[in-house]
Amino acid sequence: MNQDSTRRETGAGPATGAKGEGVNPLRLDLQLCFALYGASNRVTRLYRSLLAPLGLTYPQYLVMLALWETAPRSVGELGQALDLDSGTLTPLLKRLEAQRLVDRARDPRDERRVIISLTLKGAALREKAQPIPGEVVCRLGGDLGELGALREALGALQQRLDAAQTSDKTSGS
Amino acid sequence: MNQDSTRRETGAGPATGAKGEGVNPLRLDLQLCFALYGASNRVTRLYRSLLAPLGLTYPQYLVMLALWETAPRSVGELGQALDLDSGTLTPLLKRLEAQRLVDRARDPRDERRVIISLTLKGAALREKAQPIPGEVVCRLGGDLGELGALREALGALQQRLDAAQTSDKTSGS
DNA sequence: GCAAGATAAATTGTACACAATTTAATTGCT
DNA sequence: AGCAATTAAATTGTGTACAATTTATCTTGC
Repeated sequence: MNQDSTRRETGAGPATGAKGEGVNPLRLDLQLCFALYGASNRVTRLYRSLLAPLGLTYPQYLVMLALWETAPRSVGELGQALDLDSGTLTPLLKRLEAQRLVDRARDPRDERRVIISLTLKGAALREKAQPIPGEVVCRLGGDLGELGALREALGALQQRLDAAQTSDKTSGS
Repeated sequence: MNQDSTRRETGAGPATGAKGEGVNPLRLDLQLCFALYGASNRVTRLYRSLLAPLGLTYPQYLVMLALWETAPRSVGELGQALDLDSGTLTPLLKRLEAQRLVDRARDPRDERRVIISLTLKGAALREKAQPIPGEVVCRLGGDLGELGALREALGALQQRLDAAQTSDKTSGS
């Protein structure tokens, strides 16, 4: 009857099998990084509908948040704040400029640098963005303490991820 | 001397200012979702160097992990397992096929479906991937309990994100 | 049996991410 | 001053993500 025995449980026998509950680091990691990946994709998806009325994507919204806190800023400073490089930021900022939300101009003191500043329209958009964070927290539900704890844990993890990355480059064979 | 007073603290005064510690949901959310975004990007970056010897990207590695657990599977089943749609999976799977790690074939029972199966090479790659999760956990350091708790919290958050998303579509004005 | 609707992938178009390279400007060093 | 090394953005090329549409197949109601 089970003609569909073609579908194999491809190995993983000893790892998955008999009460592999305990603490199997191999599977644990998979799940942590995968959970991170999935949660991040979901966040982007959730914001998509909230940000559509503002004409922003989630990364664009993050850039605007950074600028609403401090502007003007150079591309490099923005990149440091958001952990993104110029390859990501340059085209993103050009799209914000095309929407007349920001201005891009060479720093007269150092022509290598490009200074990003808010236009009046960009500064004004802040009002329309105001209700969004509350809306997200509301939709997520749950108590704030839990969300705060999660944020803390993620911050600690980020530091470890950064360390893991640099030790990689430093100790080149 | 401070001629650079051009740089404004763009509003946010009361929010950022005097011991805004308490519990300001607006800023909290920003930081949680942003932390998620940053952590996910960092994970992808960390895996990049680890996976380069295998010729895989992180999403490709996730697909292979799913297949190493259960194969063959349809594109739709993979999408459900990884929370990705055919627009993302189809080109990714074609690249894996080009590397001769998987085979793609129409399901003879239902010609709409495409069945992804592992080639011998694809199944064999599992051995080379074996040490990777341990390496990641090792580099992250910290105790396993902490990482496990974080994974748990992320799982709960994902459910809330899914709920927030569906309630969005359901209750269209 | 067959047309209408439902499903599964593929395709199209837009927007990230990021490594690697290129271009332009500044710093250091002599 | 003059030139090598450094730095800041931009560019190039690859690979996701995902909404919206299209194509092909399947399922139903009649």
